Parts: sequence; C-alpha cells; structure tokens
Amino acid sequence: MEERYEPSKIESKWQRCWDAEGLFRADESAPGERYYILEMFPYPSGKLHMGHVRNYSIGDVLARYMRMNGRNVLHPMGWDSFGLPAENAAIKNGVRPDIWTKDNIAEMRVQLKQLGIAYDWDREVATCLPDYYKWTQWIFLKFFEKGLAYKKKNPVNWCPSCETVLANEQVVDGRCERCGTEVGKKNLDQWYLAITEYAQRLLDDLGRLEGWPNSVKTMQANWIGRSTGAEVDFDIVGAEDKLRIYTTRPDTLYGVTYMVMAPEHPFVKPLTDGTEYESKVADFLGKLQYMNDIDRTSLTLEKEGLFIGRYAINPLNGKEIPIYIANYVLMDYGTGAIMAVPAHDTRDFDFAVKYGLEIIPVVNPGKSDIDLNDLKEAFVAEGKMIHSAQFDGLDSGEAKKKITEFVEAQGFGTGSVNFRLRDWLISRQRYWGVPIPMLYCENCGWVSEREENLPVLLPTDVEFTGKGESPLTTSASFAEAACPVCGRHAHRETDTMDTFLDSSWYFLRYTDPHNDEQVFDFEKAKQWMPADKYIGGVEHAILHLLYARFFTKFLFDIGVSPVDEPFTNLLTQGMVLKDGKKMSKSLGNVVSPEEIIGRFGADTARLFILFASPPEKELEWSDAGVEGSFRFLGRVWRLARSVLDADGCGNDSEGAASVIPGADPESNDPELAHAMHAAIKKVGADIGARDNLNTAISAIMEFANAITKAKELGQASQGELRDAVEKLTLILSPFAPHICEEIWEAYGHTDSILKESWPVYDEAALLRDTEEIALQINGKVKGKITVPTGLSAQTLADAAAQTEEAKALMDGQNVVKIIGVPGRLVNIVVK
RNA sequence: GCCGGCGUGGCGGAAUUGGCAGACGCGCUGGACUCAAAAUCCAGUGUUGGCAACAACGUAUCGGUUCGACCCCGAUCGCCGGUACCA
Repeated sequence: MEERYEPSKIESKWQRCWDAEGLFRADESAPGERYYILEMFPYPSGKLHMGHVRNYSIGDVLARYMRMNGRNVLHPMGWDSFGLPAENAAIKNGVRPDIWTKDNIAEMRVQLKQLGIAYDWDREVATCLPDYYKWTQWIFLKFFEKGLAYKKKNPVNWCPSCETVLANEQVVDGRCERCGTEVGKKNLDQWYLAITEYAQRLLDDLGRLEGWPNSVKTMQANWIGRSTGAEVDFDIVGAEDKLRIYTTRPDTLYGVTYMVMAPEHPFVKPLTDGTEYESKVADFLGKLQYMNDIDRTSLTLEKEGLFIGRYAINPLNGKEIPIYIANYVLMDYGTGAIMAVPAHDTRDFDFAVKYGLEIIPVVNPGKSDIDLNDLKEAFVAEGKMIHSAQFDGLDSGEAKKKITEFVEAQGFGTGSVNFRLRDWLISRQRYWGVPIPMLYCENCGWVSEREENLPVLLPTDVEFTGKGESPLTTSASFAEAACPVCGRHAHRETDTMDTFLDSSWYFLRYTDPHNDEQVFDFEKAKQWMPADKYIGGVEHAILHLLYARFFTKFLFDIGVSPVDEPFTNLLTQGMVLKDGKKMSKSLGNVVSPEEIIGRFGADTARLFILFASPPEKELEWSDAGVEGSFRFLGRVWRLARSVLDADGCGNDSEGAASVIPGADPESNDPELAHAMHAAIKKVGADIGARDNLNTAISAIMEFANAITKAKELGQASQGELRDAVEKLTLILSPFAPHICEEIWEAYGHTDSILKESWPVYDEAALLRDTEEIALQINGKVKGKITVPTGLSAQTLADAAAQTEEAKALMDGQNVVKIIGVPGRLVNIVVK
C-alpha cells in the first residue's frame, strides 16, 4: 500500500475494473432472491448536482449491501431525456435538441461512473430514443383503445413563458411548476388521459402501500380528494330545467336559504336573457374576466354575488329561495352550483351576512355558549337535527344517510361521490417530446396510428422560434399523412406528450430494455417487479408517483403488467441545503459534485453525504464535515497499512484471516472481538432494516476506533488485528467502495471485494460475563454497578441490593421496592 | 382554515420496545511531534457551582400518567411541507 491515501490514484482504476468485469449486470437466471433497487432517473441537464449524488449514493449502498447478502440485484439507470431545456437550448444556441441531449447524457454517465455507482449499464434507457418512445406511443394507443384517452375543448392552464399547456399537477400556487410564471387560462382542444376513472383505486390501494411514508400517502389522498354527499335537483320557478347541485351536507337541506351558481354556469344566460338582470349579469361577468385564477380563488377575496331575479324550490319543503351567481362557486367542481346553508357553512355564512340573507339553523350544537337565534359564525360540526320535519332529533351524521335515502326515494336526487382529481391533460405545444400517434381525417375524425407503423418519429426538419404553436407544425414532412382507416388525406396531431408519460413506465422497461417486439416481456417484468425500493425526492409525491401508479394499474388491467402497484417501498430523500437554503444558481450557493470529487474523491463525497443526516431528512452541506469524512478514510487507510506492515511487509499470511476471534478465553483481546461482532450486527441492521445509513457509518467509525485502541493495547494477535481490518473493510465497502477494494487487494485478495459476502456475526461473541448497569434512586442515576450478565429482573434486583453501593444509597431510606431491568439498570424506589 | 411532519449541546445529529440523554462526526481548548507550519497523534468539551471528589439543573413551554418520560396523554408556542372559497 502507498503511504498516503490518494483517492485520485485509485478510484478510476477500480471503476475501470468494475466496468470491464460487468459486475453489476443483472441476470434473471442468477441465483438468489431478486432485489430491485431503483432511483428516480435524472433529466440529463449535463451536470450532476448534490441531490443526485445523495439519491444515487443511498441506492448504491443498498444495492451493494443486498448483493453481498446473496440477493440477485437489479440496479438500473436511465435518462428522462425529453423536455423543455433541450428545446430552449435549441432556440437560444441553435443546437439540435437530440445532439444537446446526447452530449449531456454522455457527460452525466461519466460523472455517475466517477461516483462509483454500481449500475447495470446494459439496461440503460433514454426516453427520447425511438426504441423507447415507440412503446410510450403504444401505451397511449392502448389508452385510446379503452376509451381512456380523449380530446376535449376546455379552459386549460397555459404557461405564457413555456408557451404550452400544463396539467393541474404542474400548476403550483397558480404558477408554472417549471419556470414560476403565472399561469393563465386558454380554451383549447386538448388530449386527456382519464385518470379519474382510477381515482377510487388509486385511493384505496394507498392502504396496501405499507412501505411508503405516511406523508406521501396523505398527500396523494388529499390530491385525489374524495368526498361523499348527494346531488339534488331544485325546480326553478317558471323554467323547464332543474338546477342540480352537489352537497356534502344533505343533512342540512332544510336550512337552505338561497342557491348559488358559478358565473360560468350554462343556465345563467337562458335564465336572465331578456330580463332586467341581463345587463347586470353581463357587468358582473365582465368584472370577473379581468381576474386571474389566483385572485379568483384566493380566500382573502371578498365574496361577491348577484341576485339574478329567479327562484328555486326546495324539494323537501317547497320553499322558494332566491338564486344568485357568485365568485365563490366554481364551475369545475361538483355540478357548478350549490345550495347555500349559511347556518352551517362558513362561506355561505359570510355571503348571507353581506347580502342580508336568511339564516336558518337546522343542526343544534347543544352548547350553551352558542345562541342559535344569533349565530356569530357558521356551526359546521355535528349535532342534533332541528327544524327538519320528520328528521328532527336525529344526529346530523345519521340524518345525512336518512335524508339522502329520502331524496333518492322521492326522486329528487341521488347519493354521490366527488373527486378533486381531474383528468390528466397530456398535450404539449412543444417539440422535444413524444409525438401523439393520432391523426385527424376529414372523413373519419380522430383516428389512431396503426401499431405496426410505430414509432411515429419526431421530425428533425423543424424551426425553433419559441413562439406560437408546436414546432412540429413547421415540419414539411410530418403533418400530412394518409388516414390509417380510409386512406384519404389526414393531418397528424402536432402536439407532443407531457414528459411525465415517459417516466410513468420506465421502471417496467428496465426489466426488458431491448425488447423490440413488445413493450416488455411479462415474465421478465414478473421476475423483478415490483421494485423493492424506490428512492427520490419528495417533490414527486404527487406528480410522478401518482402517474406511475396510474400507468401500472392500467397496464395491469390490460394484462401487460404483472403487478398493479409499482413500488413496494418508497424512500423520499431530503433536500441538500447550503446555509439553510436549497442550492441554486440564483443564490450562488451551489457546491459542485465534480469539485468535491476532484479534491477529496468519490468515497469521501459519498461518505459525507450519507453520514451527515438520515436519508429522508434535509442535509446541511458542510465543508468541514466533508474534510472530517476524508480524515476518517485517511485513518482507515493508515490503520490498514500499519496492520499490514506489522504483518511482514505486505506478504499475504495465508490463514491468518480465517482466525475468527470470539469473546471466548482463546481470544487475546475480547474487547476487540466484541466490537467487531457488534459492528457487523449494527451496520447490517441499519442498512438492511432501517435505512439508517448515518448511524451505520457511526458504527463503522466506532469499530475503526476500537481497532486502533486494540493495536495500541497490544493484546490482540496479529491475525486478530488483520481479521478485524478485513471485516472493517467489508462493512465499509458499500459506502466507500474504491478505498475498500484497494485495501482488500493489498491484503492479498485477488478477487474484487464485490464478490465477498457480508460477514457473519456471532451472537455468542456479543455476550460478556459481566456488565455495568446503572443504579438509580427513584429514576435518578446515582452510580454504576457491575453484575453478571443474564440475570432475571428479580435476581438482578436482589443481587444489586446486596452491593455496597446500593447499601450505602439505601441507608436510612424507606425502601418501597427495587425494580431490576436486565441489561439496563436497577431502580430503588424510596419514599 | 384543514391535513401531515418536526422542535435534543456552539453545529450536523444519536438514543431500535417507556429504562444510564448527548453515540458518531464537526467545531473549540490544551498538549505531543516540528526550527516553524501543515499533516498526524493524545486529552478535554451539555449548563451552573467547585481546585477536586461531587452536586444541582437539562430534550420548545406548561401540566398529566408511571418506580422511571426525548419517547405515552392533554394544552400552548414556534418552524417546515402539502392543500385550499372543492360546496
């Protein structure tokens, strides 16, 4: 071994070796229980950032650990390589998006290899390549076949900066998820996937995902937003149509004092045209149009409404009630109209107070501090029914069911479930994405491309102006085609797909990445799916993770996927921060992985990022911490070297390593043996069962300290020290693989450490004859005593009571009882 | 507003089932080595008092349950994330 630890001298050597031997290649027929470890694949921006380093380091430790434990590991990597940045580069610099993307991929692949991540590069996929997106198009055709892909004209979210529409999930606080520009509305004819058809299953099956964090499951459940209630028809005085409303509180039907329609409701015009209210309504609508969605739905916005001169009739009691339009009722939820019960709904209450409308309580709170005749605010909780005819006296929860049944029996309406989730708008007016394989024929309408004609290739003869429609419209060759049904002239769809479709099934493609006959082989997918562990940022909790579940369920339903949930366990890694803030170019606080790897090596970068914080928590970047990790590896290096030197100038002393010291009398240094077995046990449990990589590293450090101490003490035999260093190297290798390979080789092993098994610890070696426990008085530690191990609670208490320390503490005290906790403490209870 | 999470030394964090709070690392202080520095090694390091042995206090705050609470229960404060006129 060299005297100094110099990562630059050893890391690339081992990376080449791993590459050449193909050690990470996954093979269905290999022995061992399969283990599919997956990290969210990156967008090929060109440079790895610290978030990537963290993500892939976590996955790599698990992959290497599982492999050492005899598991047949699949650990793939690929590229989410369609998307706007490539196109923006084309607009700005005139580079072709495919070239730009390819170059970036090449650069990032090198960086991943420099990090020493153990991927099966033979399974690499890139979503922008025709052999991949052919199957994205194929899946779209299947959706279309099943009636789950459709085109409709609707007001949609429009990002004026990206010049494209966005899905609901991509609008964050009224702004574009990508660029932060305020999102507007446009009325456009667009393609949708009917994810709402899967709303109930996506919600229900969250219950099966025991390996997912509750926070993510809750976020998805909230996003799906199921509510139960009823739809009820109200007659309109002097009109044919009935006004249908949706309510979650059918129990309050007797408290309805007015109705509100969304201003866009289709009834508004027919009900007011030709009346004195026509112009007022027009004014009101005009005012609203100036408002964007953010202001329109802001809670702080004053509720404003307008009586439209019409009345509805409550089907339950025949009461005539006025109809309003108001800014607080939205057209795209429920039926776009509500019944207002100001006594029991906060918004209705505010509105009723403002416009002097009647407030009729129908649920009695049963609290003395609430005066029903003079409500100060809406009472929204449960209570006993009043003023509700035959339902008086029921609990409001019960009345909800009873009144719904009554409404159904009388033919006034029906029980109903509503979801907040909207269908997924997938059209994008951009170039660098998957062409939607649909054509419009004057004769046949919208028809799908034939499967045998896939892929519909993305043309290269396009102009990038960054303006107007999709660049695909500028291609001379693309749009004009023959109708696959009648053969006449047809136009291709020139919009491309949301890139989130690409990433909704890539984990399935990894199981069979080169199949050009099918999307993937069922049996191969069955071999690996579902992924045992999926690691990525929590920012995908709703978007990607919901879409991926949706796709998997759909592919399962059509018999293509063997599973209907893709990921058994989910690990959402925390952000990497600098000075308490997210690293970003605009803040100028970015630490580049390249620079850190260049200065300290990949092993140090990996070790620090895994040690500084548990994987799911935020990680505060610390330059001093990085140096600390580097120092630790330096200590390990010197320790390994000094033990090796003492062993006769690096000659391999055959057999020495096979001496396994236990805490038995034959061991020269029982403390060292104990530390070794304890470390093997703890590190294995921390990686394998708890995902606590930070404490696993602590345990490795403690073991390294113990070896150093044993060496100074001089009691351990040379063989024992050598064995301890080898065990240390083995358990450190998933974290810092390069240095461990180098030490392993120096210790005379000719094969890669990757082929070694995880060391086995001996439970018996962890036992000691005596142990030190705490002696407490009333739960406060007063001293320590040494007792034989393995005593029962009672014998421990009795034995402790006989010790001088205990006698001194009990002297003159009124001892009530003595509690023994084996292995921990003895507590003397005194009064 | 609603839902979820979190609050522990100067800092990152540990404490796995209610059982010795502060593992491990960073930083800091002192020392060794050196002409000197870097690197490395050794010792110390929750707070307060004390030369010391030691004592008291200490896991956001207040209260409760328990022989025993960072952990369980109730209330309060603060921070983070999600979501929101969703009827």
